[in-house]
Amino acid sequence: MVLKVEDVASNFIHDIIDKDLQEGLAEEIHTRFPPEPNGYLHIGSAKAIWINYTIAKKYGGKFNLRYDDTNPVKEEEEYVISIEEDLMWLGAIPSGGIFYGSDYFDQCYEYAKKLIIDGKAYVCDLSQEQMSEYRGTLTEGGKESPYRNRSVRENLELFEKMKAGAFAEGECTLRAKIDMSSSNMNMRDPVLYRIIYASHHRQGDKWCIYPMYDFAHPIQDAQEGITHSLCSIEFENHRPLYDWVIDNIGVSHKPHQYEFARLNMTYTVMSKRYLRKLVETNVVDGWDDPRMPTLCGLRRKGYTPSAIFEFISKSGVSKTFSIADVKFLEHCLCTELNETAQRRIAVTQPLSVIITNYPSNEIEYFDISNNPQKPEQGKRSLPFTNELYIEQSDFLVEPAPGFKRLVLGGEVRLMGAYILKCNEVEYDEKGNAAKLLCTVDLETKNNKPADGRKVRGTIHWLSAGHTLDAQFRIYNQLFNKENVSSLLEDDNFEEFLDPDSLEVYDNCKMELALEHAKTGENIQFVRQGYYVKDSKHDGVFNRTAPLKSSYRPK
RNA sequence: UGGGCUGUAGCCAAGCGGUAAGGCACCAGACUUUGACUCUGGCAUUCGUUGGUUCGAACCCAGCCAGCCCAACCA
Repeated sequence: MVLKVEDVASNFIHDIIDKDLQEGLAEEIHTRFPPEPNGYLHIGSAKAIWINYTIAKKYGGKFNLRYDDTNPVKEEEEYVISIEEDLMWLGAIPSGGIFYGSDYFDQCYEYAKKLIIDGKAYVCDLSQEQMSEYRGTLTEGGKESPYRNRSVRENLELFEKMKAGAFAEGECTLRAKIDMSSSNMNMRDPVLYRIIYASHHRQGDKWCIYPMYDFAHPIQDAQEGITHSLCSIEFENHRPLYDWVIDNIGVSHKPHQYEFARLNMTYTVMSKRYLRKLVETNVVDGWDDPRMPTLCGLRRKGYTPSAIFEFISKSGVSKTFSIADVKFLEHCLCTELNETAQRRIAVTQPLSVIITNYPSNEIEYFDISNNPQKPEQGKRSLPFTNELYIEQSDFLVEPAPGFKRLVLGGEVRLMGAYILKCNEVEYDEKGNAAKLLCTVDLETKNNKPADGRKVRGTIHWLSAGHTLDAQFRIYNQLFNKENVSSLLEDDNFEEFLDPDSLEVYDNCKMELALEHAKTGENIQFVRQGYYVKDSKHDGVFNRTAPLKSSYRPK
């Protein structure tokens, strides 16, 4: 079980439910996650999933997955499949079942007819432009449609014809008769049904009229016995319409809508529309690019469901607009992986070391802990020879103040092995250190020096003859602007794209044990970060997160 | 400019009339064969603001200010 419901802190929605339970307004709690299959799920979706799932779990109720598929031109089967995959990966099993909003099209249609009969809905012939004019503005009420007072009989006939395909797209709509002077734009005779000649991914060509979200959603909730219909805050203005539909279609079970603030993260775009654009313009490698905030992207990057939920849980649920720090997500991940990830050694940018006082034909093995804090995770043996690789960044000819690693004439601990001293440097034609000639203090094999001298640095190493080649991919934020969610209206968020969001290192060396690395298995490359084997390309390892470092070179 | 919602530290966020939880970040130290982890200490005399009510206000009232959402036949 990935979700630890016991640990879930209460929030304002829990308070509402407690009260409803106490006052007998609800008996069994029933929630739902209603994604539109028009894109891949992202970490913001995970927040909605988490809220709904944990509520059902906490109150012993049920949790539905329901595809909100009322607009055939935007929705695709591919997304339906991915949504279920992601939900299963998260471990948020829909205990109440999996449903499709489109399965209620017949009921929606019947309810629409009931509204017409009750004189609460009418067929309107206004064009889109006209309707917009008639709607009025934020500060002025609208005008009533000239078609508002058609007879029930005429409306019924017209609606029937709409359904039968007698009209072209846009020729007419079915509208609720509410209040054109309402200060809430949503109540100014909202459209209930529109004509769309498009095949539906489940209904095929059965329909050419499709219900709008505002009409379909409360019906779906009522059908499924949802008690608390939770959505994000931009739907707050829609609640009066939600209630209007519930009150006027005549259902005994009356679900209620509550709103919470959606998840925003620093340096991250969350809108599906923009994520799709990133995919379509090839800024990223697909929906599952590890830089994407999509669940499949996070998965490919090495994130775990538990870390994602930990982050969401600890971030809290409120109605306040907020932007969570991606660093906090990373912190939740690292806290978990520090416990679970086995340690391995890899050298990202190799620098050759020849140990001049170690026999060239000798090989010995050092047992290295798989996790020093978790001895139960065991050890593995690493071969040691006179030719090693160390990290280029672990050697400096002209060390900055505070540099604790290897310098010419200095000593450093080879992790789990000897103390190494650098005696001579060979340079390449560009003047960079290419090879170090070193000696090893054979007395310090896993021991402190007998003379008590202090060697402060510890570096990782690999025997040059015993490595695997790999490519490391290091992912940084896609955007270099902290608050990208605020400029969603500009179409040109491209100018904030960080050109260095992907760093590729070829020629990386890893210890032999990585031959058996599995996709999804988190490992820590010691002193560097957490990595996973890429699920798409062989020999590629993705950095999930770097290790923190208090070293600040001047 | 109409309506709705929101304002507690750099970032999240508890708090629900009795005197500002917690986490992240940050700073200072300890420990360290991962500059990781861990540990210790520091970090809001004040809750957007101004008044009012009260023995007592972040909590109640009024005004003001700021931010977000709404004028798709999208969700």
